[in-house]
Amino acid sequence: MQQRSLSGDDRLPVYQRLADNLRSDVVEGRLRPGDRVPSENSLARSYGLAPGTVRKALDVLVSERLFERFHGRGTFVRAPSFDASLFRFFRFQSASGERTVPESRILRRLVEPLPGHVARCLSMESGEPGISMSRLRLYQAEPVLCEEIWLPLHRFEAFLALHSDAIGDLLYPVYDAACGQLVARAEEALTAEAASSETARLLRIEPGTPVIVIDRIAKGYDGTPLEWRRTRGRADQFTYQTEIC
Amino acid sequence: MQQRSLSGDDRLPVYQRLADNLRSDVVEGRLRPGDRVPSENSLARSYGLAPGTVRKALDVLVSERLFERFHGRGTFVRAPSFDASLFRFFRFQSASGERTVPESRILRRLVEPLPGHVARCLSMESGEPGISMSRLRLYQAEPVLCEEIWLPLHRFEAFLALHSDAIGDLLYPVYDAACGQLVARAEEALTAEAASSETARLLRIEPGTPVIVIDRIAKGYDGTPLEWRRTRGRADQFTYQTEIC
DNA sequence: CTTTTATAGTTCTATATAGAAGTATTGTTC
DNA sequence: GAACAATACTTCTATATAGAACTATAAAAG
Repeated sequence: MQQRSLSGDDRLPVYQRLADNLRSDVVEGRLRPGDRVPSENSLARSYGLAPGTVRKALDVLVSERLFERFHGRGTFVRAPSFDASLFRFFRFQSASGERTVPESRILRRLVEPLPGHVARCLSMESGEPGISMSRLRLYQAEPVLCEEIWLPLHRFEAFLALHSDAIGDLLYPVYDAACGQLVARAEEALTAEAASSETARLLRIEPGTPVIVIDRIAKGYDGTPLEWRRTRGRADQFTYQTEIC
Repeated sequence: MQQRSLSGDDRLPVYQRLADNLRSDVVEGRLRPGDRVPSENSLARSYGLAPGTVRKALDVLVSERLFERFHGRGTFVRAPSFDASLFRFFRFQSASGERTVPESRILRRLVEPLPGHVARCLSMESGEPGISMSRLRLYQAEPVLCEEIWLPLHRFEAFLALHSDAIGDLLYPVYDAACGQLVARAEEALTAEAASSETARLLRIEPGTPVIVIDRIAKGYDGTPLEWRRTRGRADQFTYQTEIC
């Protein structure tokens, strides 16, 4: 067990500096989702700190939802899991009521210059090359969501080469496996609009019907924007629930 | 300083039981929003506990957003403040850009039997008497939101007697002052629909235009549903932003 | 009266220690 | 091999203590 020292501004509290150190272990890939974090006692020994101080640092990271603790088992880097989150808010009630796995179908995948509003969200310049995709998501063979997706080409070249069959219903695991791009969190903005003729055709509804529009920017652990995505679905099947106080 | 003992299931950890005790102090009105909570040291003395244990109990309540701590000043019962929350999500950009206080105008206030779907949300029976209100919210003299509001009559009789001038732009402070009803938190459900002719007239938009619909059930500290509210606003001025991970 | 200083209160940080409670593995017994 | 027991590890709870950092009030100085 090697003696380690804390980096960072030494005017900050020790537990904060330790939390920062462990956070950068994740950001810089020394700790990956699913990995086990060294135990509280071993961290205390290797940094020369009291166990209570180490525990407080872990408290910070647990409350950030970066780590996850299990009594008696250990502390682990949490794997973010929000790809299915949309389906929590759109209720696709089947007649029988059983739940089936939502299917994804990529309609289009090609290289195009990034439009201005997408480029801005991805911290890139308008016109730089990007991967443009259209995707349809189906629930029990019914189209329920349609998506436009943009990726920065320079990070996702390997994604272009993939055969369609190699791309499953969830994209983020593919981003990781094929391109080494880990999505850590995302910012979403929700609004509604009248369905365009294009959207109406895809979702099989009347043009002008209200649709929910969700813009998402997915980011890596270091905050780099990785993917821009716009999802549209029928408003009459959507409710977003939240508690405020 | 009197010696107090913890109530509740003694198989639970001490800090949890203390947190439960303090929480019921709020629920049962012995501590009100804005009140100062006894200091950590005095709680430790009066319950005969170690300071660290007391602090851990307060940590629980702070993370529940029930308490608020201020370094050097004390710990206080947090006053929930979500009445202005809607205006964070609807952007009413003025030409000049300055912010003015949104105005409220009550169009209608009378006693009516509760409709079924409202009664269910208020834990009451369909047909029981309620106070029904229509309210219009204006931003710089422009109508931007329209609301239907239902209150259980038996809790809000004093509200009926109020003169219109005595009701300000925010309702919850009035509920507290006139009826002794404290709103602690609320559940909201968001969706979108096409504007009805009635809604269109109030918001001065075309019928069929997408509008955002937000249903809110406001609850007291003990969980009793106090108010049902449905708010509608133009979808093209609405964005709800959130971070997921 | 205004400014400065002291003081007493508050939360916050950090240490040290001990044992309870839960989990997984290893060894033992049948 | 299957069931049980011992073990070594993990997080979790609780205590005790000391001082830092911050805030508000009271006292003193100008």
